[in-house]
Amino acid sequence: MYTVANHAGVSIATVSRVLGGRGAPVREQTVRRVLASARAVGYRLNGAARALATQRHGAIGVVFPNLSGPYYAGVILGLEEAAQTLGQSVLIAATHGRPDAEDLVRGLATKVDGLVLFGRTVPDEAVTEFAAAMPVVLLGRPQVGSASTIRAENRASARALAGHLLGHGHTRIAFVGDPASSPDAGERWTGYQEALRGAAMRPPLAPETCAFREADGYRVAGLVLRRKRAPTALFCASDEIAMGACAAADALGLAVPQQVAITGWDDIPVARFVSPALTTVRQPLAQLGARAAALLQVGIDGPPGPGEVATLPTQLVIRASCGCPAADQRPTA
Amino acid sequence: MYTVANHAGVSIATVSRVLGGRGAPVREQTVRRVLASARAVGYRLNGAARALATQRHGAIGVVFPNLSGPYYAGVILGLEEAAQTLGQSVLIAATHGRPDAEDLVRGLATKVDGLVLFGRTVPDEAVTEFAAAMPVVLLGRPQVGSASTIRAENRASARALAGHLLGHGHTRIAFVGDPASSPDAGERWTGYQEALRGAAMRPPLAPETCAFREADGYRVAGLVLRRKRAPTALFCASDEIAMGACAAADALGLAVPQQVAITGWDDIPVARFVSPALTTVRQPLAQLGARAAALLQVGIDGPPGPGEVATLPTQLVIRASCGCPAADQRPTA
DNA sequence: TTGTAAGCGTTATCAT
DNA sequence: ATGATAACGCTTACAA
Repeated sequence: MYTVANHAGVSIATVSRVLGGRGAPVREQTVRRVLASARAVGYRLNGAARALATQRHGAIGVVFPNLSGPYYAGVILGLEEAAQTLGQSVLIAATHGRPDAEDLVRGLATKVDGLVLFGRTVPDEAVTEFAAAMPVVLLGRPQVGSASTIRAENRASARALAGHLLGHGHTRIAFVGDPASSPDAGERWTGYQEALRGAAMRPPLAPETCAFREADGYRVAGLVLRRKRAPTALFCASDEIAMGACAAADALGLAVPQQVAITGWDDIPVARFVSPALTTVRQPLAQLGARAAALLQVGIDGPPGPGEVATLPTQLVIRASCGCPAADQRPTA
Repeated sequence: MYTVANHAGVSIATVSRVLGGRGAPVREQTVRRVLASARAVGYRLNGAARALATQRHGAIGVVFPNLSGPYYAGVILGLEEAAQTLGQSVLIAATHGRPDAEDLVRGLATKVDGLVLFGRTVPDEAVTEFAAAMPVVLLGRPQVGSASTIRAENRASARALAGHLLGHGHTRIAFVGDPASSPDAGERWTGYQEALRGAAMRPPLAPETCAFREADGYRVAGLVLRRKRAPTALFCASDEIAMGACAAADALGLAVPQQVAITGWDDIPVARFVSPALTTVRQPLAQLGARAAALLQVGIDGPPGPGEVATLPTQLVIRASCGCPAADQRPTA
């Protein structure tokens, strides 16, 4: 910066004012001179020094289990875009389910002004610890202490979706997924049970436990569909499970939806292009991320607040895999 | 830090040594005392101050167009994991095809020690500019100046895949994709043409231009398949295009692969679970990212070098959509 | 093994 | 509108 100042014949204060774009106004002629000098000497501001002086990293951190599947990528993309307009950079960290995730986040925390923590990444105690030090927003996870929480609605949609299946006349509907793996999945399981009970049916005592990947959906659905009194409908906790389940039905020679109805969750991009097109529930992924960024920003700018809880609505997407007539919903233009 | 030092009855130098984990060794008893004090006063290092003092941000930046589809997410995940083991944080920035991407990257550059730039994000001049200031690794993009480049092999695989289609007896094979959209796509188009010429056929003068999304694949394939002498095989530049194309064939009542063979590229997770299972080419996504991180690290640690070019091999994945017997390649366990 | 003190490159306050 | 200069919180010779 001194170099630029010399080159332009001004003080570093002035250089800072024009390059940093703040502080007292600078004469336009001077601005041009400084800009020219900066370019001439190939100068660029140092973010670290800047952060130290301003007491602001100008960055937020987001911690997620991994990036497989469209869910995290979608949310993070929305988060990144919102952060960008707020002038924040975003640092990412995947825990990969490691037990030392806490340390990872602790390290991250030294470089950011706020943290977005997805469910299933760090234990509650850790959340409390971080929330004490900086604004924290939780994503898809019950509120902890003073941290804010953003979630997508699950229970009512699950109830509606299971109700829809009931409306098709199914009496043996299995839930394929792992309610214990995340609060979101847990609520889908709850909503599903409520729908069955609402129809005076006894929901199964336990779900057909299944991780959120195609291969697991294929395996578990294969097992379930081979049983004596196999279910006639599969309520899958994610589109990926559902895709695997469809493949399993196919392999067993069962027609979907005529012999087995299958529904998913998420509305991944391919969902409408497979055959039969998948009935599912769409989550507002990008919005989830954008809200998280916005909420974090108020925590960063403002005083430490109480912590909000926001629940974003989801949308039932009825296509063909549930048994509805296959109105072609694919874009024709 | 002074607070901790007081609390522990030592100097800030000692605190730095134990908390920073470097410099001269510290007596174990002292270490414990400092650690305890730090916890007691709820102290955490300040990354900005640290970066300023060490002249190292301990972070790398990655710039990509967006996060839709599995490609970027896969590469970035591999990148992040490798960076983590190298002790680097990763900052992400999506350009969303904006023209002011350069400024975005310029801002990012003030906070990182190195940059990973995906193809189609910033112009060559900008790459040169950044490469002059810090290590830069290009991903899926021809080499520019002193920047290193990592790519996945495209041409030979495309030749092999098109050759495979030829082997099935197809004589009218269309290329669906946009060679101009990325160097990768361009090479696939080249390899495809080479294969046709190698079989003494005249490749079409132009590809069936199509963006990399299901909806576009659906639209373009629908148009192509409706033509008089419609192709009997579709060589799609991505799995997403292929999925859309399959749906289009389906909508037209054409059986895949009996009436139209369709191949993709990428081997996205659902590719093996759709019906028919997609014949495609698998790219080593995570490895691309990991290599980028590693290459960047040598640039950061070492002296400014000449810039390497690494091409990672891809793998032909023959399944059913090309017309091969549908050996069930789904996991059964 | 530990302490002292000089930076690291900005921003921001206070003069001018 | 611009200039001097004191922080900002840490690391790291150099001393002890």
